[in-house]
Amino acid sequence: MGIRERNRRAVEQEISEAAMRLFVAQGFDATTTDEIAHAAGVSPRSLFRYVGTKEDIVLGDLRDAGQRVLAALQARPPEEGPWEALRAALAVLEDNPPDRALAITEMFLRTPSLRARRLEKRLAWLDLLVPEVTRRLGRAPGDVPDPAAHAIVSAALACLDTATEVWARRGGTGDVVQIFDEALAAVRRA
Amino acid sequence: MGIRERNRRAVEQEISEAAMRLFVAQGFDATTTDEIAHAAGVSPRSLFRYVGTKEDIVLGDLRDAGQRVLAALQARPPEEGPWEALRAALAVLEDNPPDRALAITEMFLRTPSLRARRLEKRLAWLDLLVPEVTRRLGRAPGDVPDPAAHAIVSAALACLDTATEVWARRGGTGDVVQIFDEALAAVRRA
DNA sequence: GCCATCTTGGCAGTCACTGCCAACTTGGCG
DNA sequence: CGCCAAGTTGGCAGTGACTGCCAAGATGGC
Repeated sequence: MGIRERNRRAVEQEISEAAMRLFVAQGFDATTTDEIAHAAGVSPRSLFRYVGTKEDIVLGDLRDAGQRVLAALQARPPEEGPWEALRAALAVLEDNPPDRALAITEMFLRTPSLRARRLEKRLAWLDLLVPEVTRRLGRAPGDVPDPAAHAIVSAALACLDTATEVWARRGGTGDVVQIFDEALAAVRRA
Repeated sequence: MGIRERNRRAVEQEISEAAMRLFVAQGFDATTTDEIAHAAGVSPRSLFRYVGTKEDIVLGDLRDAGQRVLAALQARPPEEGPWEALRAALAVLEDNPPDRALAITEMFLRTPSLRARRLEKRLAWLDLLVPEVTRRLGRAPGDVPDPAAHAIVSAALACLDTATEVWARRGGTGDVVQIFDEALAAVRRA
């Protein structure tokens, strides 16, 4: 990794931290990109050479997270059922609850534009995960997604959302994975 | 209904139709709000007295739709299980496939900002429907949503999304409700 | 017919973002 | 070491979705 790449990472880090500080302090909508740029020590113009959108500053790692989930899913034993595999794959996300996880999740729930973008990034996971689940169901992959596989992945993600929201609304007490399991159980039993 | 209200409805109608014509013709992002205003015969400033956001022109009736679903859900017999009740309630949405349903759905799928907003409006349905399902599950309503009820409603909505997307990706052939049932069956069986 | 009450349209402003360009760094190469 | 190609930066101007404000016009009840 050259010095250039190293510098890029450092600036990205700086932007992310400065932005998060401002977001938590004054709220997402009340923080302008100019403020963030200034606080991070770059010009407003350069800020957008590092981040695609204001929302991406918060949601940036969600794309990587999708890849992590896919990798975890592919690593599950092939004979495992789709639900068990998805449950295990999605649980890897909740391994790393940073200090500010609650504050950030609450910001997600409170800020409509963030909620929307977050959902949209989640949607991209579908395209990632559906092929693998289609394979596990023993169905043929195709141009149009398999309805069963698509539904199962969507429902599993919905359960994860449920778990995250309930966890945050409970003030961050309790275990996300446990609520996730509860949600999965409710869907599969009811 | 006074003449004022009547006029308001007429202008709303005009805006909606003009906008849809432009959206279908040139795409959502390529159409400016000034164009829409001009085509609808109002000033750019007044356009935003009728619609909240550009996306709302397309998604405007989604809020009412949520209320329709809730009403349909409440009308289901109380002894019916949550899944059956939700299935029936959500099916009312697909009764009215307008001519341009396919074009509009494809526009949804193609336009990120629309997808995001649509998902967000869907999210609002959750708050609407969860209390009713909580009641059906025989659980106590509370400040924090019941995880089971929340998960079931989320999953049912996810199935509806699956059905809509698969239907559109198949070129609008086939029956949305049938795909919806297929999705529900996959989730509950797998 | 008149006045209080909308409603409208234009103007100016904000904010997220983008293309363009000129100045500046940088890293490799002779 | 010095120079050149290539990447990076910051400012400027512009676009597009909105918003507050205000003055002018339409409206509807009395």
